[in-house]
Amino acid sequence: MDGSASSPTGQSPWMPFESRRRARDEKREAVLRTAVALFLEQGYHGTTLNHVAERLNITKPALYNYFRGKDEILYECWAIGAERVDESIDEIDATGGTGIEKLRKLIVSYAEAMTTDYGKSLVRFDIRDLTEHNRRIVRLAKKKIDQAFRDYIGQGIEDGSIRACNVKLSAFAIAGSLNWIGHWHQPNGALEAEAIAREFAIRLTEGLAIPSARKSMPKSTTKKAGKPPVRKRKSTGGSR
Amino acid sequence: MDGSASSPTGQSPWMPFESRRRARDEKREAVLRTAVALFLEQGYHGTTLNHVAERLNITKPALYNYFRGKDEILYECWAIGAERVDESIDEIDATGGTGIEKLRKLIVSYAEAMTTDYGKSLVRFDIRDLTEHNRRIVRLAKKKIDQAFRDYIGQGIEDGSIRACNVKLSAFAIAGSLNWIGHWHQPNGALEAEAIAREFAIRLTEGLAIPSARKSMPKSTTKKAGKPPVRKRKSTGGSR
DNA sequence: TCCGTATATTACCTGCGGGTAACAAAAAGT
DNA sequence: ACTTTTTGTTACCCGCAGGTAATATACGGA
Repeated sequence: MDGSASSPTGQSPWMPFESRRRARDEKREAVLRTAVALFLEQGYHGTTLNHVAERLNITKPALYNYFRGKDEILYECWAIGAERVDESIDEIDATGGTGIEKLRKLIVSYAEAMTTDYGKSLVRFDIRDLTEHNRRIVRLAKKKIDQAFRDYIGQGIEDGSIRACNVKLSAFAIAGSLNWIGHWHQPNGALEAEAIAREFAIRLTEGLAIPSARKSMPKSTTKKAGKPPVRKRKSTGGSR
Repeated sequence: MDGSASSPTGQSPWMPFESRRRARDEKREAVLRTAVALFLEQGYHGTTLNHVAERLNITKPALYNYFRGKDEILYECWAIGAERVDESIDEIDATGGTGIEKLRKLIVSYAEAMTTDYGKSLVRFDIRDLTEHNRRIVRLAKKKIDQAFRDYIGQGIEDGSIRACNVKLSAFAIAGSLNWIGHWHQPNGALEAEAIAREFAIRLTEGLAIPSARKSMPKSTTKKAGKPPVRKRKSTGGSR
């Protein structure tokens, strides 16, 4: 319990009472980082804006310089997570490969996302706390992700890398396992993010895969997803 | 949109303004049924006690004849769901069978539970909305369920019905798929509860099972879980 | 040095919703 | 029929948290 003590509170760009000059975007992001962490810790409704502000060494009304309201903060947290997954999907779509290869790549990406704060917000936040407008965006994005799972499975069935199955239910089963990670994973836990992702990519597909008669599984599937130049987020498009 | 109309509002024992005489327990249950439905529809924080009362043709303070507060209602909803799963586990433990057989039974029971309102409350309600005391109970019960999954998998590995694997992660993967049902399932959807359960029992274990060399899968696994005499709930043990 | 803009602060408003007090009307007992 | 208990109702309280208004301070440029 410090509050007014001089401890450098983690990653806040607001130094207790002095040099404040950092760029606006950095502060925005700092707010989101703090907010998402608190929302996950204490729940959206258990977190007050005062609480968020306090952790940043500022006061509540200051937050309104960067966001229009609490629900917008929630939405933006969610959007960051969604965008990352979206990028993964785009990458996978861009590169070729059989259905099951793509599926495995998506599983790895998604699992890793679920071990990050923003990723967790995808599955732990309640869509009903958003504006109707943002709610629609969220639903759309979720549908797209779900569709990716189904597409890859369907494609795998066509190209012979996945055996016939109920595509919809299989997608649900896989997505469910992955989403659940966002509920049980804790940063300091025994399981490393990458290890989880690797294990799940195997476990969740071993029932679906058709042994390719040649080699059991291409090792290249697990290759580190080389991040491209860290594309900038498109500035708050349609939030409210 | 009716409010004062004469439509028999679902299952409320309180007729709009007349004959009220039913037994106390029935009313308690009616409150819980309504509450759990509303909590799932609109979220716990999006549901007010007035809203609950309104659906039952009564007023808010009347609810306090049956419950000490909103969080107790939440807890009791949760408890009903938990108790059902608990009973399933006890039944499975009582009957014999190999590890994988038990695991499949648990998957079927749990999946079916996830298609009911009370079952959904197990995974859709936020534990942080409870009293510290009830929170402890919930955590304990969840641990027991998780342990059942792990036990059956471990047992299966020992008796040779399941191949070696990471028990903890496998249990998480399976539980995750099942829990997810509680998020996407809707009563009027295309998927029938039993069909979902059957499909998941196969899909989630086909990667783990060791083909028994003889027959691919015992058909008896899917047998209808004959419900015993509908045991009475032990009256509100330690709620607050 | 002075002004304008950005960004923070203090003080306040307000509505919502959980919870309670006081009272009324049935049910049940005798 | 009278009283007691149970189970409703109406009317109210009040605390919290989101949001706003008015104001002060820092910064950047002429």
